[in-house]
Amino acid sequence: MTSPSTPSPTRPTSAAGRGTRVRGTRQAEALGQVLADLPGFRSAQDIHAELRSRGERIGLTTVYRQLQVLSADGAVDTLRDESGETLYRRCATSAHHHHVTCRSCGRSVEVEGRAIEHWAARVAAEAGFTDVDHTVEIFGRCPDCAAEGH
Amino acid sequence: MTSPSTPSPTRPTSAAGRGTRVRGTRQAEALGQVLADLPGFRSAQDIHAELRSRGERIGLTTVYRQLQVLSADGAVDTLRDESGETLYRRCATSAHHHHVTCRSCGRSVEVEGRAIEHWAARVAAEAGFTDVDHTVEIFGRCPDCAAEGH
DNA sequence: GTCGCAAGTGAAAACGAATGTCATGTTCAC
DNA sequence: GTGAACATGACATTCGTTTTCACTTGCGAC
Repeated sequence: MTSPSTPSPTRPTSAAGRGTRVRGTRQAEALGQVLADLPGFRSAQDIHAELRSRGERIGLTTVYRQLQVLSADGAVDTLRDESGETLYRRCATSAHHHHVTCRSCGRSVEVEGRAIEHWAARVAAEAGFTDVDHTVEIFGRCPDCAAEGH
Repeated sequence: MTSPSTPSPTRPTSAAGRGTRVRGTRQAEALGQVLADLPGFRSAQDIHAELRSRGERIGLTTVYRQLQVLSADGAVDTLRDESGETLYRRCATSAHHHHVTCRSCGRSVEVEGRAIEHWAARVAAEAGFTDVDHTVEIFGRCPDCAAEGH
């Protein structure tokens, strides 16, 4: 939100020493920066628009591709909103967790529900299912959006 | 595709005084029949293909439209698979529940998790979110598909 | 510094699910 | 039986996402 301090973030000094596969390109760097700045889940097209509005010259294809790589790498979380669009967010932890997401501004809160994991594993096992995975997403209206009547 | 008990609920002779908009058309009848026969979640296109393979003359548009109406009516449940496609299934109960779904054959088991509802409501409230909704889906491999190596 | 090449990029085209359009067909009330 | 409202479906359109492929760029070798 209030991020007026944007001096020169696109400085590929040497901070790219993460587990990311991405090579040190200006686009990848800028994308990482935007992901770090945005507080909630955003669509690829949103992120692309944000990059463009910051003056970055980057193609939509690259945004999709990078997000795909980052997602496979576990560096960003993905979820699908009600309309089927895929939303992305860099999460603080790479451990398994879920989100409470605002359906109007995309802001999200990470929640950890050990109970849910157990429940999911149990009911799947009871049904005889193996190789089990689950998705749990909670959508709602965040306090700010509720206050503004969104 | 074992369809042992196939009652005839889709007989909107005069029982159409419900909230259902579906008029007694041949297509709606056939669609209801297919939904009753299919054991798991299937895509609209699957259902359309199944109808066609049964010799029904029905358009894809109609399938989508009917499924939409049935879904809004609570007569079928919907979920999105990993690829983003929407899947449909007629469920036994119209009460709120979740599913364990086989990711290769679409077969599903209904599970009721009161604990999940409470958990979702609680974590959302703790985050200050209102107007809360949630999705919980469990994907896995059903015993049959596991046995066949799918 | 410059050369070379693989990896990255991106505009445009392709793709696919889903929805809109509208002329035609069908059902139900009368 | 008749008519009008509603359902149908072939086709067009929308929209998010992926693929294609020619071009650019980072980076190690020289």
